[in-house]
Amino acid sequence: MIDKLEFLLALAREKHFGRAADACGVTQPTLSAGVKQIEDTFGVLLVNRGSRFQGFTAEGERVLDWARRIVGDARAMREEVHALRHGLAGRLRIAAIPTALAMVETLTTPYRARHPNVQFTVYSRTSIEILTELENLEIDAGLTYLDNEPLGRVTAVPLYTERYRLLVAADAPLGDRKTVTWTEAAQVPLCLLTPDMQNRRIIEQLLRDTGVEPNITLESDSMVLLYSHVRTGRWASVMPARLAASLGLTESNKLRAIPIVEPEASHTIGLVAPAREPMTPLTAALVAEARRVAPLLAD
Amino acid sequence: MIDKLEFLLALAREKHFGRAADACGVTQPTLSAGVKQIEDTFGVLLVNRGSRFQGFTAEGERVLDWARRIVGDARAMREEVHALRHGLAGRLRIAAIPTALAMVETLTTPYRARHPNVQFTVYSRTSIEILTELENLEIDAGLTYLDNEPLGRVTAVPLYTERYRLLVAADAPLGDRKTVTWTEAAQVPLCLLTPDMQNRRIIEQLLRDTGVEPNITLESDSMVLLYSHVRTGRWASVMPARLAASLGLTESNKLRAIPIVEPEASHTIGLVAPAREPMTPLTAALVAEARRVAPLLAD
DNA sequence: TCGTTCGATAGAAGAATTCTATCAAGTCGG
DNA sequence: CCGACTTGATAGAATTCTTCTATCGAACGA
Repeated sequence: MIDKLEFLLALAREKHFGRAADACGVTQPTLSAGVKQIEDTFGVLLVNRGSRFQGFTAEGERVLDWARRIVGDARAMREEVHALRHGLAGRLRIAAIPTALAMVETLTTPYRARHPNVQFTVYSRTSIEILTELENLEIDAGLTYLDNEPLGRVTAVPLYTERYRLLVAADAPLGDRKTVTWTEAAQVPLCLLTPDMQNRRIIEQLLRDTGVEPNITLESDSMVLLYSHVRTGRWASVMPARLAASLGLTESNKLRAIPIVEPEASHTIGLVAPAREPMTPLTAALVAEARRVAPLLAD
Repeated sequence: MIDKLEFLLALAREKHFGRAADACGVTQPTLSAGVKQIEDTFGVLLVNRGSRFQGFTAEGERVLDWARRIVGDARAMREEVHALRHGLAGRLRIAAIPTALAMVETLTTPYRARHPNVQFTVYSRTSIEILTELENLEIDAGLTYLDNEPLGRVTAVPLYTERYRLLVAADAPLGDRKTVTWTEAAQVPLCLLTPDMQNRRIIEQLLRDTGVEPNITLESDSMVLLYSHVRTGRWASVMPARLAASLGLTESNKLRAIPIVEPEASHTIGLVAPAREPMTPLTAALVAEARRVAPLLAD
């Protein structure tokens, strides 16, 4: 029964019978039969089909909700029993928004010191993807904004405050300043993340609030690409203070990270995990680690 | 998988492989194999056996906890999908302490008016049994004391306050009084519930607090037996005011229900349901009904 | 209209579950 | 200490479920 519910979850994720079957490691007829069997036992159609997948029925959405819960609990049960025997072990799947990727280390390093048998998979994701993948049990926890856009049903642990810096070459315009205003920043050609990222939406809003149309010359969903441009000293960017610091971008003295004021905007970044209680032991340990680390990151 | 977890729950309930198998509608070897299979997939022994059932291991207790949750959710899922198609239907299993049995009607009558396809099974149980059976998914809700002994993880809806009356023949000693004290009540021969009932423990404590050794001449776990004795007019009892009223015990003028004072003790009775969120639709509707009815019962 | 994609269906092979029958160990009364 | 009884494990056969491969038919697009 539980494996059939996993079929449903895969189908919701992939929106395609064939791919969902692949994801579950079975053939397409097997997955079709599994879904059909759930429908038969409930006596209700769960999936709208018309020669192709057309979404779930109202009943299907409800079943999906329960399926997420039940499958999640079943996994948590396995994990907990395993932990009782062999200590914490397994793989923790974490997703972080690009600007928080460099901060994942502050959690994983002490976690691994405490639980050496745990392995990590870290994904770079938008804040919206983090929330849906959390819902769909595709990740165990996320690092994202806590205070900007609505979160939904999650456990949140605030970790640190994101403040913004203009990253610019020392010999470029504005490069010699102690602080710059958002109005000034809006007039420099910038390279930023793409608009599907919340960080971009936040920064763009702050720039627009000045009344000046910002000049966003280059955008990318990859931090590495932005770094490589900024490091040439010929591009400017806006990025969180902590990120610039933890990547050592300003150590060469070629680049400067100048506080942007008027207003001195800030947003809270934190760990999010499913609101389900109890959590899986691996996730619970990560939340505990976050609570432990948070005071050390406060400014 | 889920049906195997049901085997575990049955085993926890029956503490006997054969009886558990019966309860699940399978043969004993099938149940044994099912339990063994869970143990194999987890690689852990869950049940201590030595030619007979000897309880669960530590890991077994944890699995049991998850199993209750998962099986409960699976049932709730079925119920909810069914309700979406055919409206609320099914059987609601309610347990009540004996002194609250007569009040069950205040919930079931309006419930049935709203949802005519729901059927009821009502059990008479001690408050402790109510809590464990709630845990084990053997009942959906209970009516019991909320404020006397600890409850555990449940949703509680206060319904009414239980106050105590001396039920006595009008021409017997004390029969002509407006009120009596607990000290006086302790000196009359009483028939009460057996000591495994919380009501008995409450009343006995109140009687003992007077310093006089109470005279409990007859005890039974059956309210009907107590009624039949009290109705002869030759036995006295202590019972909740509301119970005496709703059974019409004093309508014949032969019996009187005299408030017992010094102190004027009271305890809260309410509906308890599993704390799980979301609840099954049938249970959720009962809780809603309780919240609706509670103000009408307040005094 | 033709090729492609998508999901359903048929039928066979394989795996699992469940049953009956029996066994071995422990328990209890005499 | 013996024999009957209880309890749970085991063996083996029958059955049911599951999963696979192969194929079909409908819808869609060029």
